[in-house]
Amino acid sequence: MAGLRERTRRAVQAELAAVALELFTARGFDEVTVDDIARAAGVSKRSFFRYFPAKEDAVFGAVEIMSDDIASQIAGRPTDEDPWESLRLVLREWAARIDAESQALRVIESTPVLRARLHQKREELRAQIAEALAARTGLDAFTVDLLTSAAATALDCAAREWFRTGSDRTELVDVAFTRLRPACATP
Amino acid sequence: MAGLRERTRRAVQAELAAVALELFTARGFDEVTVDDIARAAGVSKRSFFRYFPAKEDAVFGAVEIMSDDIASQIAGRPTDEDPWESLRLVLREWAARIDAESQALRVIESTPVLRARLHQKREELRAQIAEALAARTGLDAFTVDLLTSAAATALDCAAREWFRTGSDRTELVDVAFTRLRPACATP
DNA sequence: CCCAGCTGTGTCACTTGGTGTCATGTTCGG
DNA sequence: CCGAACATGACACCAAGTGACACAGCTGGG
Repeated sequence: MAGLRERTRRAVQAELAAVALELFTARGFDEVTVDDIARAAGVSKRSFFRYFPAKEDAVFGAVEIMSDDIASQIAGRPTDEDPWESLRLVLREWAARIDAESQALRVIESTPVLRARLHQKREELRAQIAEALAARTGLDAFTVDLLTSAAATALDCAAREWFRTGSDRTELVDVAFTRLRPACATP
Repeated sequence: MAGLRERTRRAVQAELAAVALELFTARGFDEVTVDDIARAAGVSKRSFFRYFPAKEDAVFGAVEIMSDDIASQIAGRPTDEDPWESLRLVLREWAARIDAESQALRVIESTPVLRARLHQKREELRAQIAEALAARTGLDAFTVDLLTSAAATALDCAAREWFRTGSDRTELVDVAFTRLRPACATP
């Protein structure tokens, strides 16, 4: 049955990802070879690439799953709510949850190519959110683009400030949203 | 003499970049091998890597040179000028100039890995600008981070809107800067 | 003038990420 | 219990880099 096979498939994938993450944190992304991961997990290099399209993808599993429902959360906000406020509420929640995934995040942050990949995935997510926001509010494409991009920027800046000062992360997100509120969000 | 050698070195590099760009636009980045470029330019694959650390770098030459002086331009703005306005003036100029480099940009836009790399380089540039802005205005690190990030976002949004609508590019940059002006830019 | 040394280049071998192919084992449905 | 999917491993292969080494050409000094 497909369902059962699907379950074991995810199990292997998770196992592989866990092994990979462990090796990456210990030695660094570039210092670990796909063969290393595969052997440590007891499979062949070829099989690794049957579960992940690329070495990089072994790191992004958890991050992606979290991203899935953000767009729907945006779509589910009350219709009369300020869009900028909707973004703030949903994304600060997300930022808090991402904190838990900090081990993967640390690996990503310390590896340029992974940082680039993360940004790419985040850009895709932003486009989804923009669409959801447009559907909910009836705003034009340019405006939702501006709003969601500004929100993503707020998260970035909060993350960097957290890195600089170590202050409370959720609070930093709030501050960043306040200080970055774009002119077009207050009509 | 170092000067002469430096000149020929740049010449070879430019030649290599030109050949590469031609092949990339004709066949696409992934469909061109380093061996192809090297052979087309009459050198060995090994020599290609003596001029560029990676295949990707053969595309970024012009973009990098343009980036060089932006930070100094920011630093050179009058001290009493609104920081957000400084950013707008310098970056709209840059956006106009980048238009000329459209062939390389087209290759970059149509290749995910190059897009990611461009973003990475732009992030480095943003950090430079942030530093220059901090030095000029005495603002704290968080604030200049917010301002420069918002400015970068404005450029992004303008570029995407240009892609959607085809309106005038410089004008779009102005509109994006106006609509995205962050709360913290107006004290 | 000639030799010593530096520099740029080509050649070759090697590592690693990633893919296609095939043969074999394993599992599931009838 | 048998045949058809399916998962896996083994192997060959390609392309991006990298390191080592040999060789040419220019350069300067004696």
